[in-house]
Amino acid sequence: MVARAEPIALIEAPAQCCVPIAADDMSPDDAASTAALFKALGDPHRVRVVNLLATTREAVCICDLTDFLGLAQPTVSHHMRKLVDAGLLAREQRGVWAYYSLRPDAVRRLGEVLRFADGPFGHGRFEEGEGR
Amino acid sequence: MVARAEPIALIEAPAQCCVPIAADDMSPDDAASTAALFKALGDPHRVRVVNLLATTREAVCICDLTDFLGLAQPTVSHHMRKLVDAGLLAREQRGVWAYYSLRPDAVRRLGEVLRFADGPFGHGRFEEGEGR
DNA sequence: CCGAGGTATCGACGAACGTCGATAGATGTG
DNA sequence: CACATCTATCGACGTTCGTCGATACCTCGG
Repeated sequence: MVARAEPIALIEAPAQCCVPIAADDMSPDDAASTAALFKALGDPHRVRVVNLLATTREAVCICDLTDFLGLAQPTVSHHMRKLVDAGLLAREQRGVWAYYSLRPDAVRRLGEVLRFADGPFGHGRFEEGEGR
Repeated sequence: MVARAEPIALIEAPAQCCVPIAADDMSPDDAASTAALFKALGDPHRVRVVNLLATTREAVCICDLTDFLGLAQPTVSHHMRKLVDAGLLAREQRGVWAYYSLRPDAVRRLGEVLRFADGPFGHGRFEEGEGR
């Protein structure tokens, strides 16, 4: 029996992501982990799942998601893993069923990454005068 | 000659994106356009560019970005187009040079997509509640 | 302890993506 | 005008991604 991928039970949520997009000391690694989070939300089906969990505000059985998304069961499992790996969802086993729920703080934190201080930015047009 | 891709000058920023992640009436199309925005930020190099523009708060010449990113010139051009197509960046031609700048409102709006009302989220099972 | 049913992983496939060299288009200069 | 330079597009390549059928894993009920 060949070695398989890590069992999903061992998957841990990543550290408190992320550095603000306007941070003046963002490292390439910071950018990579930030991009990884956004990539998790870069699929329409995964956005729909997050939306469902955000409105439901309850854990949802993955067995209901195949109909909701109109995808095959392995595909749904694949998407859920992406979201759990990103730390945006939590997984809970209830008997035979797997329930997924949103991690509101993780979602909020990711949103705050895009919030930067107001400043000489809102002028709407390009600044004038720098040549070179 | 053969029909080429649309000239970049005609690219227009998309409509006011997007529906909040907690919207109870999010359509699959809404999810698709939201996912497209996040996908634009799903690449480390593009995150670095947005970070640079957010800290610089000025338009930046694409000629400086090849060194900044360590990528070939066509690759940089490719990434910038993705960001402009997503509506996150603006492009301005200054003589021979192409300057790109951030669209702060677009970035902020995307961040607000992930902001949903506080509520009975942290109660019960799953950790990380902190509902507040 | 065995069978039934829900779920994750495997393996494969086509599509999309990131990358670059070559090249075409655009703009300023002699 | 001819030329040099900057940038976008083209075409190609290898990698990653989304998808699904088959299958292994896991939990429960008999």
